[in-house]
Amino acid sequence: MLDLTPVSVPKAADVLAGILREKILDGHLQEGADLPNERDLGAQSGLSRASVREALRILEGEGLIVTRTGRNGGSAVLRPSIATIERSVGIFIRGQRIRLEAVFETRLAIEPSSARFAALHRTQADLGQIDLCHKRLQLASATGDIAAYVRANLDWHLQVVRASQNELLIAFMSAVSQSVFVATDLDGFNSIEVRNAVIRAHGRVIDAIEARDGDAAARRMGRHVAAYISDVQQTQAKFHGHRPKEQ
Amino acid sequence: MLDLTPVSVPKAADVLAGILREKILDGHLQEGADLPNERDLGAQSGLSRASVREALRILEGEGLIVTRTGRNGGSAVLRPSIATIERSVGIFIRGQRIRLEAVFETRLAIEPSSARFAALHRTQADLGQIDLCHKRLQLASATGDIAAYVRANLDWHLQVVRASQNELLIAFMSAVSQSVFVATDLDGFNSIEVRNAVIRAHGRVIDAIEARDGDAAARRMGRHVAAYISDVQQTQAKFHGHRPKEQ
DNA sequence: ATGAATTTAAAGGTCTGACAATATAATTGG
DNA sequence: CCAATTATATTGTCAGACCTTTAAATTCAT
Repeated sequence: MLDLTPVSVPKAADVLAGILREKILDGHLQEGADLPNERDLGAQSGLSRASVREALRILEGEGLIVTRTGRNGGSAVLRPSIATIERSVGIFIRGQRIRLEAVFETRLAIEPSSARFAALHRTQADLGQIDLCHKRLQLASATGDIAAYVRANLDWHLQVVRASQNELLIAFMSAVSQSVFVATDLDGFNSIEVRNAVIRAHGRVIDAIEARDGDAAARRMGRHVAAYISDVQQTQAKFHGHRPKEQ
Repeated sequence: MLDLTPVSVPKAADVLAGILREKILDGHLQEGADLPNERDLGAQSGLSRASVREALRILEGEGLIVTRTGRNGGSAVLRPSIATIERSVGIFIRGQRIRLEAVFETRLAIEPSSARFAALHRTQADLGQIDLCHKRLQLASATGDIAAYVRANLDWHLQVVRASQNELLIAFMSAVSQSVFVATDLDGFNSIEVRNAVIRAHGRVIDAIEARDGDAAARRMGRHVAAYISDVQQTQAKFHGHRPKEQ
């Protein structure tokens, strides 16, 4: 008896995609490098153009290549970007019906730490960007432009995480932000009192980041996000009856 | 003058994939539901089988369907799983050459908060699972089976996050763990002293989670992860000279 | 010469039709 | 009734053709 385990028969496109993926991730193919055209890839790999195209489509989905049409078109190597993570996390959140509360809890995990690292690692330019968002927020609040206010608010939080210089935290925060954006444009929320409180809290966080005081930045950001979440949930409860836990 | 912006010409497969994706994410297609076979999809959409297949391949890459061959084969709807996030995050980390330090910082953000939520939301079964990993860790440490020890260590951390009941935190932690696993099987690290300290720290976190003491759980997990990171970096410095910041 | 219009060519995008491989369902035979 | 066999539904793969898009090469008027 040979005692074989079931042999899996990978598809041609998967195999080719795997080979190319490794070449890209190992650095054998630099960013911007052009892959051979589809017909040549087929000839080199011994596969049909259809299979080659499937392989390229897989890599495109993984954010590892871009494909342009036309003369001098073809596929070029790309550095996988945050957008890939945003997409998969977005699909995960929608598909699994992740509770809004879980998203908030995740922000509560990410943002205070990010504020700490921002305080420790920030550059002067980061500080400028954060301040820019802060000023946009103040202006939008003063003029009562709620859409711009929500946008500026989100941008400020993202900018703080960017200042942490941690690409993974930035990616996670970006991915999570997409989902939060929709949920926080509630009527009744974002009253003038809430807006002023938010602006004051942001100011305190900015001070700590500027002073490179990591502990204070984390503490203040933690309080701010927690307060924000409890505000959102209270507003939701008011509008939807007593279901602060449901999405 | 018409003042047109450049019109984008989406590809047939992208359009079809988008339509099907929305049907799935909106819940019009329940999990497990079978899609029509490729020829029927082609007939219904007016596209060729090649284009239909590209669309299906896109959805498969997004973890939204599985496709099986053979009679009664075809594509069935799938709930997007953590695996999709793990893959995209893994590609991001490798492709962007994310510093190991950034990965550690991310754990430092996620794990204390997760321990807090674990303390607040854990079930009895969660506690049992965590304890199981703890016992595996002790056994592996006692017998000196470093590979099993590293595995049990990772599982313990994952299990704590699972007890938080927060699917997003679980997904992020799983994704990050994959990358950490490789890095922590260093020679010289995981000495008997380090192992005993780890076990003691885990015990203290378990006590806090069992007592539903969120603050203590977060604080102790934070200290543990920070100590762990500094240990890894010291070991790395010893082996690679003074480059505690490089991957 | 030079700059705009035109032509050409190179690449991906799409379609058609066929056949191979595979896994299940249906049939048959003991 | 169960096991072996056969049939069939479905995806996997291929080959070749044609369409579309884009940029390079050419032409032509100034």
